[in-house]
Amino acid sequence: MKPLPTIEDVARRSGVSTATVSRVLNTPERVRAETRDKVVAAVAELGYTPHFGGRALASNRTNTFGAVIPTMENAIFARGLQALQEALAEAGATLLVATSGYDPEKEAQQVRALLSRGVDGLVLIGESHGSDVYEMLERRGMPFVLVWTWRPDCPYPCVGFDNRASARAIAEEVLRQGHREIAMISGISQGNDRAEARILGVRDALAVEGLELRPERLIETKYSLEAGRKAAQELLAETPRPTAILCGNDVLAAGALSAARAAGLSVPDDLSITGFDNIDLSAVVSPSLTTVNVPHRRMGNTAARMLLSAARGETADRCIAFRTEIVRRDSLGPAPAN
Amino acid sequence: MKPLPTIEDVARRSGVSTATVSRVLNTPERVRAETRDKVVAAVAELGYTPHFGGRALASNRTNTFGAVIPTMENAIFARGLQALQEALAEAGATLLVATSGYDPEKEAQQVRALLSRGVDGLVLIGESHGSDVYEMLERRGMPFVLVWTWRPDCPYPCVGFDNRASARAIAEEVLRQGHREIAMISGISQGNDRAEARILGVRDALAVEGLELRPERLIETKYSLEAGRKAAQELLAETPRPTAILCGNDVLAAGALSAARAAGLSVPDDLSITGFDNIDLSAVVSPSLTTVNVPHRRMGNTAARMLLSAARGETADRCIAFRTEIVRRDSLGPAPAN
DNA sequence: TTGTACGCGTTATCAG
DNA sequence: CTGATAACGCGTACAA
Repeated sequence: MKPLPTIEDVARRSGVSTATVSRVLNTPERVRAETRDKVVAAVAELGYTPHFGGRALASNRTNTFGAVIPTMENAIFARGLQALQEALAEAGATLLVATSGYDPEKEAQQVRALLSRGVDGLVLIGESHGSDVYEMLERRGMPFVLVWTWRPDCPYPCVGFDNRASARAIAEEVLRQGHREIAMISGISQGNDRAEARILGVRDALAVEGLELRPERLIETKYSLEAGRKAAQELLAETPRPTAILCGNDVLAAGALSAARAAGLSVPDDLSITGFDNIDLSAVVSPSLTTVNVPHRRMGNTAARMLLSAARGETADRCIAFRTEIVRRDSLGPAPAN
Repeated sequence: MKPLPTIEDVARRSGVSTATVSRVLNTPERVRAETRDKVVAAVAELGYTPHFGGRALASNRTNTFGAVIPTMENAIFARGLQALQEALAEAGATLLVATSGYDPEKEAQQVRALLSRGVDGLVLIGESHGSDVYEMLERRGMPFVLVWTWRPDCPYPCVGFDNRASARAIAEEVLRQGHREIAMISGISQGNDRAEARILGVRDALAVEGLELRPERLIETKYSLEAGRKAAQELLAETPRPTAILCGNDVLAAGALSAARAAGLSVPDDLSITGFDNIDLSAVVSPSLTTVNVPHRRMGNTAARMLLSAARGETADRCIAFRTEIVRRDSLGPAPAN
């Protein structure tokens, strides 16, 4: 394990002081061009890279941001995260991604880990987090932004969309098609405000028609294709059979689609299915999914901007809402005559 | 931005020296239980977390490992990465994930960034990396392991499977079904040894039958559903039309499936399609994909083990190959009688 | 078992 | 524009 070259090695080799090397690296404009060139050359020759720990210690900044997401195993957060990462990279910053597995305790642990790594700011998914998490963040004035969520009066900086209103919108669309026997497959709502809001949105829409989402018509399950398939299987076994299944996300909807196929039902003739999130998958399954498009990349970009400016000390604790829209494809049709 | 509590704060509050606090944190067994309790209490009360930079600086270890993957935007690496992360977490270590976007230059950059962060080891995908990357790693004796790849005589520690042999196996299966008009949709092989090996494997199988993969029958494209769809569309426009399309991964295959549907072709009656990787998606598209199962999670776990032991100084520079198997589902059928 | 004191690599302050 | 030098927070010989 050879020792890495240090700033001192560079200084020696270029015949200047370590202070000057540091300046060349951080504020090149404050160094005479001639000196700068010598240093740059030495850096290149030695393959020198500043030691991250040393830098963090001395400057108390890391130019690093953290994100804690529930899981990498489904594609839901991938696009937004990628955008976040790209936007940060463009500003020369790095993104550290950690996962919580939808477990609040593990999330707190990951937040703590990121803080001890000296991140300059944090992205969290959604609004429901342990009070210890909020406490940690506020106690030390750590910039953070909640993404994937937005609601009127959200007390924290957030960038997202109104999950409840969006779910309501797609439910209304389903009702407009004449469906009255409606079921829903949702993610586990406990500790997941997005899932919860989507359920509430569906209930809102049903209530207007004097309908309700009966307990046996609502299955909460983990977000996976297989779970979606199983849940739909259960729902389809009941009588009367639902004519439409609203899903809390596209992954669940794709699973439901496969259950419908297995049950010999035609979608959308016998059964309508809707998704949520508009991930790539939703366009390519058969039939293609009617779903809610959410602005993945814009959320990521905006979160990056907010974080960067907050880290610079510019206080811009705003909440930003993006609009969603319904993507009409083939999995939603009129309720069967019957 | 409140200052974080330091080890000194903890020491003061518990009436011991900083050295003792450090010992409580790192080698608790060397501290009297009574003293230990006082310190632990103080740590809890202050919400103290060791400063990462300081620790890295003093100990020259970070208990952190890095992985550079091409992209998070498709699900291919998600499962393996998750397993890697979990296995490392179990050992108290952290995983840093960076993406290269299939760009060698960006990859080198990310490796450099991870090194300067003081990672104790590195995971890279595949075998083809810039010589600068290998040089950096070897110059400083940094433990690393290549995953997702394996071949006889691989000169570096790796854990994966034989992409070429696996591709050959599924191609043989296709030939066994009587197909002779065979096309392939591959990822970009330039700088991607897995993609390249899979092409070679297919060629191997065809050669045995005296067939070859003609240039117009091989499309290399980026890994996305949309790209797969487009490529298949092109291939299907030619005459004679291929009766089987082998895809370099499941995402491409799912895209191809959707193109076939759009063209009014029945799979597998008119056209057979095969995938590679056996990601969740492959079981849920319609028809379900015949594909090659690769041991995502076992690769992740094993890579973690190798890295951890290498970081402990135990030199175990071995290559490990897992077996793959063909998953027979519905997208592959006999060649049409014609 | 515990405390003292030094060094890790970098940045920032202050002179020059 | 540049150089000395004092932090920064922690681990660890060494001494007690």
